[in-house]
Amino acid sequence: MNKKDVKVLFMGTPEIARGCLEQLVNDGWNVIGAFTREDKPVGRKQIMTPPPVKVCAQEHNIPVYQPKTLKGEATDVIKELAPDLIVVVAYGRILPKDVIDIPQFGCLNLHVSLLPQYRGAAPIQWALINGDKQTGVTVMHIDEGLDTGDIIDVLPIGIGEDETQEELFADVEEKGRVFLSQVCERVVNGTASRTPQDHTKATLAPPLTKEMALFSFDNTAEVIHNKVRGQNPWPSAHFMFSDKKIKVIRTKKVDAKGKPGEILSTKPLVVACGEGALQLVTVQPEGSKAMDGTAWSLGRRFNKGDIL
RNA sequence: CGCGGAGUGGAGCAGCAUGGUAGCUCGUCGGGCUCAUAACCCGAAGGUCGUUGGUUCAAAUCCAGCCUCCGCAA
Repeated sequence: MNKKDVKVLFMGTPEIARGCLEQLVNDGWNVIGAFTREDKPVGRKQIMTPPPVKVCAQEHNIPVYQPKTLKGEATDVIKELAPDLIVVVAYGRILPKDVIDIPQFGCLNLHVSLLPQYRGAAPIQWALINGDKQTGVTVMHIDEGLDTGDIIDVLPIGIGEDETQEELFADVEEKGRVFLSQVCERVVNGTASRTPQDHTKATLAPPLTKEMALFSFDNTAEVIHNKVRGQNPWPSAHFMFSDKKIKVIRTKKVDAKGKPGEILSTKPLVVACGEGALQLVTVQPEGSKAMDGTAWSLGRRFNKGDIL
């Protein structure tokens, strides 16, 4: 069956899903509709903002559906669309069995981890926080569980020492979108295999919370460094200084030691941790823009030996 | 009108309650020193103090409006 004859229904919400949708369209798949989450108010002004997938779909004149739930009425809509294949990327909703059973080629899902590791909402973030050297994307058949379906294929992706959530996401999107389209092709051709997950090895990657973003210099440099890059740009690792929240955007591990929180150098700004030390490369004090760590230290008139 | 912080040479800040000489650290440029350094010494350039109006002999500073940036909340 030719790609352009396969009716594909796409479901996804954030940036990485937008990339995948664009890839499918560019590769010539017949994308007949895009399901995405509702517009939501964003920012100080609470401006209603459409998810990236909606914007992309509209650019390509693909009908957009934003139901609150896939149950009931929405299921009927999908039945009427009669897709041959449903592709889900970070949609943010569980598909009911009635929907999973509709397309002849099934429902595929791109998940940004090497399943069965990091099932759930924030796999990339957790891989970084745990200091993993490798992550990847998995394309699998959706079942009724949370990222528990049979695996079709995986693509490992390396993680750089100082890579941040934002950078890794970009890299994964770039590689994953192409991979996804290729795997879809194999599924349609009937050349794809499917392997059940080893559920005993499953781990969970729950959503990050703001509470966990606060850190103290008592932790090791390694732990803090991984938190910083895994939580950038959200929820943003930070510490408190004179009642102000200081977000730490970027750090670099430095070979030095001192009392936790002690400033070992002001230019550049190097702070001792529970073990090792970190250069605060970029910070953002509450109320200010992100700035060079050294600039912050100059403005605050820190001295060597001060404790943060 | 959700709460709050902030706009001062290229960067980060101080100065503002008690109006009257544009300050600090860094960077830049020139020169010097050193085996060497995100080091040190000497010198220089660079600012309509976000914007508009008001008060005043005099406004970065007091008053009013506007613009922009940011943290929180959602």
